[in-house]
Amino acid sequence: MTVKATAKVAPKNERATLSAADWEQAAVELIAEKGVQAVAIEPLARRMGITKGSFYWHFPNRESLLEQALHRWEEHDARNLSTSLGEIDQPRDRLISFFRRVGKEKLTHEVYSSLCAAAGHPQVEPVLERVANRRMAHLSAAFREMGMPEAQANSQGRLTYSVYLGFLQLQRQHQTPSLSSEEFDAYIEHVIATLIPPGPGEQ
Amino acid sequence: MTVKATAKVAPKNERATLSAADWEQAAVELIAEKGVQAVAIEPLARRMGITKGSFYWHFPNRESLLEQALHRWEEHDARNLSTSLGEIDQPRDRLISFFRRVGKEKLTHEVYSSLCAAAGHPQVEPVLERVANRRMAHLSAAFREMGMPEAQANSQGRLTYSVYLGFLQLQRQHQTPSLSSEEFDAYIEHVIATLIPPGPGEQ
DNA sequence: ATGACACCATACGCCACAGTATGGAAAACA
DNA sequence: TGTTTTCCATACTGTGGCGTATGGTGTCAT
Repeated sequence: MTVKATAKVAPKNERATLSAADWEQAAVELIAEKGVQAVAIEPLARRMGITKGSFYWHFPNRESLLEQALHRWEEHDARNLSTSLGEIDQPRDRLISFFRRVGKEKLTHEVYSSLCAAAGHPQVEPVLERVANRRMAHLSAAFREMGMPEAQANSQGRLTYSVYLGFLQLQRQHQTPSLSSEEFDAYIEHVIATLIPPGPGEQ
Repeated sequence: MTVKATAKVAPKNERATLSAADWEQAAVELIAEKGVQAVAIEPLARRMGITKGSFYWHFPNRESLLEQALHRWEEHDARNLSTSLGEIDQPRDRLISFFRRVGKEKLTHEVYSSLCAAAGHPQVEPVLERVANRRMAHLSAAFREMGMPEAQANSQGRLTYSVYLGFLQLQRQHQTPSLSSEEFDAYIEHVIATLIPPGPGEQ
């Protein structure tokens, strides 16, 4: 979020010069806004008020920028999964929190949504595969902890994640009730009631 | 599927010359294979063993081709919804058939999947919106017919369609068990059991 | 101060595709 | 048979992005 200075000199916080990390960060933001295919050197440079002379000093080519940017985002996302959700003890609360968090953490979800739209891209695909597997495994584990047999928990994890993916898709099409409206909340409640087994204290 | 002759002369079935419909059909197939962004005049012409001189005789520009191709596909899809699914009387069978049909009708699903990946494209978006609304309404209606109150049926329709969308996404990422394997069937069964209320003759 | 190095601007060549202009061949028509 | 119409090939311009080459400017160490 904040500007990362070039390390060597006194970090004056007024970036005298750009670093590779700045390009990667800008690329991630552009992915969130306009998708992977919009990550082009010259437009990105214009957007940053600079020329591509800078870019080709930091990176050999466009492919390399994408690689770095995607790697950076994937790490951030993996950390998120462990910290935000890993700390919740009750598996049921963990599952509920999974859906409730869709509204929050805007940037990460927007990036992921853009990546989904770019499945098939050779650099994106492996990232997508790893991320989806991590998250599905996380969900399946929670269902197992709630007492489901393994095979069923796996199917349920896949099913639950599919609901999330479908939601992202509908969001890309602007066909989702506005986040933080009562209709949205009602839908979330419905999803939770349908997919997450009731806890001990409920009917 | 078959070649549509140019109408005026005797339809010799050996297309002496190409029609606009041929270009639209080729565009649809290219969308299914490589996505919307791959629909470029010159590559498409090369693929058809012809030059773009032909294209610009039938169409004013690329935008127009996309418009026609998408319109053609959307009509086909709307017809499909009425005929294939509309004829089934029991709403429960209709819902089950919805999922079972994912394996069949390859081309249509591949096209739709590609369109989903191109949400945000100005020409694709309205198509996507109409198609999703039609299909979700279809699902919601079936749930209502099964006795659900309206609000719940709507949420359930949206939820069910999200599962379908999520499945398409996972398929794009090659993360779905191979269609027509026993693992796939088990998953489908799980989805049906979770989302579709049991019929009269079941526990 | 002076050289070295980090960072960026500018200008260039290349390629792919959009769209235009124009001519040509073959079929349809008169 | 001659003419018109239909359909396509070829050649051209224009645009936008990739990658390179090279020169310039500031900031460090010595």
